[in-house]
Amino acid sequence: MRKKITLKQIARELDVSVSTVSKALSGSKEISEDTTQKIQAFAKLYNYRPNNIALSLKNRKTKTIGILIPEIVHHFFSTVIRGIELIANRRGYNVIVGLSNESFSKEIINMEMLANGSIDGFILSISKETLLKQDYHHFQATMNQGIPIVMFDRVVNEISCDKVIVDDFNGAVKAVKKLIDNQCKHIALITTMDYVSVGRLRTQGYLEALQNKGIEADPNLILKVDDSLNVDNHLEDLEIEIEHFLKSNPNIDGVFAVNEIYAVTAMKAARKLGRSIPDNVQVIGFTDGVLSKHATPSLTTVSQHGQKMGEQAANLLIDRLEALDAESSQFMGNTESKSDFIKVVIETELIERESTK
Amino acid sequence: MRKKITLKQIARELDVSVSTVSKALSGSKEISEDTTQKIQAFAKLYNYRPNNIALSLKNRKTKTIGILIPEIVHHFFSTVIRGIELIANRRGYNVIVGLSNESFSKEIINMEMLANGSIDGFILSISKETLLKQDYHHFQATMNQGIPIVMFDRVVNEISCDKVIVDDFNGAVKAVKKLIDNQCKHIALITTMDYVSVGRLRTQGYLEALQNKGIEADPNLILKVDDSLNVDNHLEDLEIEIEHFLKSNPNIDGVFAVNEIYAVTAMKAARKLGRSIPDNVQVIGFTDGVLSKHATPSLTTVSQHGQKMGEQAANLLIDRLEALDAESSQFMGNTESKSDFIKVVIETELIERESTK
DNA sequence: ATTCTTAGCGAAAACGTTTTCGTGTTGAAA
DNA sequence: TTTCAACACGAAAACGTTTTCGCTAAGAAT
Repeated sequence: MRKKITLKQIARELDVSVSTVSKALSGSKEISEDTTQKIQAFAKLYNYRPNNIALSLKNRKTKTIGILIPEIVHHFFSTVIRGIELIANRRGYNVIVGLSNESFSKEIINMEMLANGSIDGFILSISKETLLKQDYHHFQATMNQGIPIVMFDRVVNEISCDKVIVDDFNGAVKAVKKLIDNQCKHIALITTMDYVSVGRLRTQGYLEALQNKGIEADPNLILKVDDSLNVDNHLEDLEIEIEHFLKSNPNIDGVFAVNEIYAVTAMKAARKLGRSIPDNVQVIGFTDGVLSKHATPSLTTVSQHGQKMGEQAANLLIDRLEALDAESSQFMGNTESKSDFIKVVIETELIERESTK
Repeated sequence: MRKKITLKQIARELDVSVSTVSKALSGSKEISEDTTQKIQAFAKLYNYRPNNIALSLKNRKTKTIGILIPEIVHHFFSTVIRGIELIANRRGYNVIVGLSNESFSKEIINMEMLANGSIDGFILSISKETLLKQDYHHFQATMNQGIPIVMFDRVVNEISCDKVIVDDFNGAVKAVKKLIDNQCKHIALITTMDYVSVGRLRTQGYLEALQNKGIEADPNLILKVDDSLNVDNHLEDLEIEIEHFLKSNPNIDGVFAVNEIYAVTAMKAARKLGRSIPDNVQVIGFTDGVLSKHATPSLTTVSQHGQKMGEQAANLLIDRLEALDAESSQFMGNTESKSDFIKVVIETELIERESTK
């Protein structure tokens, strides 16, 4: 039950000063070889490790990144975290995560809780409620405090910061084009309400692909699901809604859904109505998660490369942190810190499986 | 671009001492009402918030919990994190997560990185490689430093600490009993290698249920999948292996699988062989995740209540942290800190869906 | 013999708090 | 007038580091 040892204790034990110990351990040549050896041996024996908190206070940087996401029980978000953690660890950072649970106020609380010195920068994806309210003052406020932010996936033009997004528009275009090329004549879209930008972009991509091929979009073939409710109770409603939608549009021979759940639910409903996949109806989803891989038939999806997004976001943030560092240790010349922000676009990939021909 | 303000700056600005500012902000009655008002107003104006790092250093506690898990892109683990985060936040703690990626060395690196003052305690689930090596010295070492640990799900008898586990054994018994009650005569088990304790316990539960009903276990009906390989490349192999298994045992009319993936893969293979579910073969899985809900047919599973596990683990840890706190601020009497450790067992629940009759 | 270097080390400040212990001023009690 | 308590505040220590600066003693150069 030996507690952690400190410099002061080593110093007392070896009858030298704290400064000497510190220098000896960092291998400063100010200290004689004898004492250095003695101190290093002692430190190793007692397994000395510098206290991180003390270092953070001294250096005014914590080497930890705050991740703020709406939900963690979600394949896409957890993949992003994995990417962030990978890079962060590799570059000597830790990650601390906060969940907004899609709530505006929890997002703010969490930000403020972490912005008081606990982290050096944020990587975040905006909650639905915040997007609805369009109130982004807390992001601006923390940036004004000198804390950099990198947004991913759910981003917003009103805030100037580094961003990593997936090319939702072109991903949707690719998917719908694929359906058209596969001879689908009546392609349905199952999407969310418009306030989540990614849903909107995917919808636009759907329209674009149709127009491109000279097909007129049929409003009846577009189903906008209201997912503002709790997803759990929502599941049966969803199934009923989609089934009804397919039933009232018997000519549908292709479905593009903006997420996995909608896609597999559509497959389920279609089969219930006696239509087989992919023979009668071909289906493509968005977000390549476990469901797509293991559904029967397995689902053709647009992969967002969540892990890559996380990696890019982490690199962007750490690059900026270290740039700020260098800047402040420079001659303090106005090194043009107005440096423009970077927007990384991750290309999507169409992963073909059994739900398309 | 106003950086965060400190006590010292407020003091200088208002021409009082740092101590006065601190006391005024905490509402000490040592300070006159006038100055208190003035200081509080100023602090509010400049949106003063005490620096967390400084507080951590002073109080020798960080109010953050370290979570160390093998993998985050995993429904069960992310549910647990959600539970931990919920309680932690409610009780004023943050969570910092590290991923071992099932690797022994990464587990150690991560522990050491966080144990140097960054966190007050750990909540963790042991990596597969560590379980294989049976080398647990790093857990003992950090506990010896006075850092409490709560283990969940993958725990180990060799280490004395608080634990939260799911009742794998009885969960398996329930599942297999259900199959027997549903008239299955030849129940197969698809499981993992034995070194992961949860797999072993579920296997034991399977055997127990059979024996209980007077059915002799048939070794041919037990498939042990070697999942030490990478899961991704593994997927096709898995499918082939299970299909072959089912084909060579045509009498199988019930399947109990120790996880979702094995279960849905079994369903897929069974259907490929022309057997229908649940009419010819009934299937039950373990771990109630997205797959179970959205598979077709939806899967009857044993739910582990991951979120509840997380909540319990967090409460256990924080209780212990605050007990230690009280203890050290006591009259230092030997308050019997050898207090025995708590093991919480979460009961499983059988969620019946379409894959059983 | 005197001055200059240099090696080897310690003192102290700083990071931002909280808290204990003074200390000076005031008004009232003696 | 003297003494004392209460009031309002400041100084300083402490948490664990790193780093700058200064100091002493020994040897080298003059």
